[in-house]
Amino acid sequence: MNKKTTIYDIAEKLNITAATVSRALNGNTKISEATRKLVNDTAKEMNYEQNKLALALKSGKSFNIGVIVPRIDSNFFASVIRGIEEELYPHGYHVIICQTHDQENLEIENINSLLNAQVDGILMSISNAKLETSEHFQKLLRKGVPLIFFDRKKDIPGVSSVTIDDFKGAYDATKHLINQGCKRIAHLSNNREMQIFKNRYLGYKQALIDSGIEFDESIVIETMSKVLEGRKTTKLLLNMNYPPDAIFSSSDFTALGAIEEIKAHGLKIPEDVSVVGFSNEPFTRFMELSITSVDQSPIEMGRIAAKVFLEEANNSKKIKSEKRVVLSPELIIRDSSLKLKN
Amino acid sequence: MNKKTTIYDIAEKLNITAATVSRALNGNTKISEATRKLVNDTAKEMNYEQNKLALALKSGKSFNIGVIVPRIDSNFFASVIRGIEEELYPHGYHVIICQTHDQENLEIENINSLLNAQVDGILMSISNAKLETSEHFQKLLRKGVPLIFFDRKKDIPGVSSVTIDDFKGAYDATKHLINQGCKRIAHLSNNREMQIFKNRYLGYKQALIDSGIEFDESIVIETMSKVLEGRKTTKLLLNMNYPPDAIFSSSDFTALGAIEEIKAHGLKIPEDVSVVGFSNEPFTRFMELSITSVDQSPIEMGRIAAKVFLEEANNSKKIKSEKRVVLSPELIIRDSSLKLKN
DNA sequence: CTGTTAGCGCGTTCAT
DNA sequence: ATGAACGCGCTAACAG
Repeated sequence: MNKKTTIYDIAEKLNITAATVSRALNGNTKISEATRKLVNDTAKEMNYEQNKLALALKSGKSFNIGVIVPRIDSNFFASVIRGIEEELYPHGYHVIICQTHDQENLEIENINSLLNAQVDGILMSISNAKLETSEHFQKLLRKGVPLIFFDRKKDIPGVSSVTIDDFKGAYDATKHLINQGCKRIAHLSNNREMQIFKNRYLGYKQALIDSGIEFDESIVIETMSKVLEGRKTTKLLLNMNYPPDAIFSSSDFTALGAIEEIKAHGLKIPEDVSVVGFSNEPFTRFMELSITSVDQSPIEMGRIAAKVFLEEANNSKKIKSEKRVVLSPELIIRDSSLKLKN
Repeated sequence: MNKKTTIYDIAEKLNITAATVSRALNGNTKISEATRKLVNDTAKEMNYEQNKLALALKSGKSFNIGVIVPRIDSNFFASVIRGIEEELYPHGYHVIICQTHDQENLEIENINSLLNAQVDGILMSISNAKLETSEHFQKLLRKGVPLIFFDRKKDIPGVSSVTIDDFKGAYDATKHLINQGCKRIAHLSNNREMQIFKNRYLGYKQALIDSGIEFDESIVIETMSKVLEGRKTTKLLLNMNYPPDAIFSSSDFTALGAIEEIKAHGLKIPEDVSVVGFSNEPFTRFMELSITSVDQSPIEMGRIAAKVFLEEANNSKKIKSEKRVVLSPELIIRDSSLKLKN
């Protein structure tokens, strides 16, 4: 375990000063070509490598950014992170991952922890919008650390965000069902204190209204994003006096549960009941009865969030202008809703 | 954007020395209760937070560890990372993510980059075992930076690893097919320069031999882990003069392709052809015709890899003992191979 | 118990 | 073009 060589080591060997070595290595102009070459050569020879930690302490930039997500083992978040990493790596940044498991206290803890680690910015998807305290976010703003929300955001002045147009995604999905001839479309919703679920709900509602279809609150049911929960809720719907002929789900997992339950009731998909999910999880494509879903282009979302961060980081802190990027979702039509083959 | 307060700020305010502040904050015993309380109170009051960067430079420990994977948006790797993060977070470590996209040069680059960032250890899954140069790994050893392989490893003296028993996983899967009455079992293999695929191949082979079934190299075909590739290879197999009545695939994706192709040929699963995959990807469970697969317990793998790292990190660098943990895989039997209902 | 000094490795004045 | 000195924020060694 040999000690790492520092600029002092190579300075000593060359009987010059560490400052000169530093200058030579960093391409400072005021240096003779001779010593530059000499320094570079011996640096290579001695396997010198810059200690970014010292640089970070000196410059105040760690070239680390923190990414906080509810959990990483979901295709959506993993893909966003992939996009972030790919965009940031060429710029010399490293990505630190934190998970909140939807626990607010962990979210706060993670932010503080990342702050102590002197990250240059934080990109995150909020775990829960219920709580009023945005104190931990304000803290970031005060410290001048760029904060960027993706997907699950909160409206805070001065904070940029990258989301998809959930309203449009839901609107398009519902319109599609209507165009396929569906007359009574149920909605498996989710905690509408989160903007994404609220907007999906509103998009669904508006599509109905625009098409002159009665909006019936009784067939809008909050359902946790789990297959089994989807089954349960669907069972309720199918046992109603006036059951739906289509289900628009705010989650692919509940959509899958819905499909299972519909089949269990001996009904046909899409003929008797059509189903549309949300997120375009990989499995929706793989199913024998493939599932129509709304794609959120997560990798792209990550890339853009990263770009927004880079802009803010290089903005030499002029005006704290916030940027709100809204990506357009794409409806991927598959078997579970395609009644009319053109 | 207020400057961060340092121990000097609070020392100045209290007319004491920064060293004393440091001691008070760190629970050093040789300090009066009075000043301790005073320091702690004013620290809180001034919103003091320790700069881990300075600590890292001083101590040589950054409390960051690097995780290198081919890509993060695969359920397996994402789950391993989840396990790592969850295990390490309570110990104060942060996890830095790097992707190689199976490019060897990126693998080397990532290691160097992480090294410059002074990570305390590297946990990784190798991208490609072809190349002979393990120079970048030796470098880590020389520097005394713990290196731990998970899943895709390389045998290097002094390097610990956490893997599953791929041989057993394949052996059990093949035995299961034999027990179901299958007589001619094909194998969708993959690049066998990687230990995991080599061992799966060997386990498959051994199970055949142990059961007195002829091993036929012509129905072992290397296939990239893609659905479409699985279809192509399966087409070849089904068009043979003596086609297989079962397929053991080293990947769930090729298994899925196989299933699609078998159905396209008008054959029934599992009656005509049984299929077993590997990895227990989420979709294998969700399919209407669920797919039998071998579970690798990725979260557990990540947790254990993290624990091995912690041991090495705290081992006060005595003997460079390597640890090779081999987890037992679990065969999850589902529709695609269950002919005999008990 | 507390202050003084020094150093982790680097870049950056200010001189020369 | 180069050297000397300093500071980033913190802890540890040595005094007292």
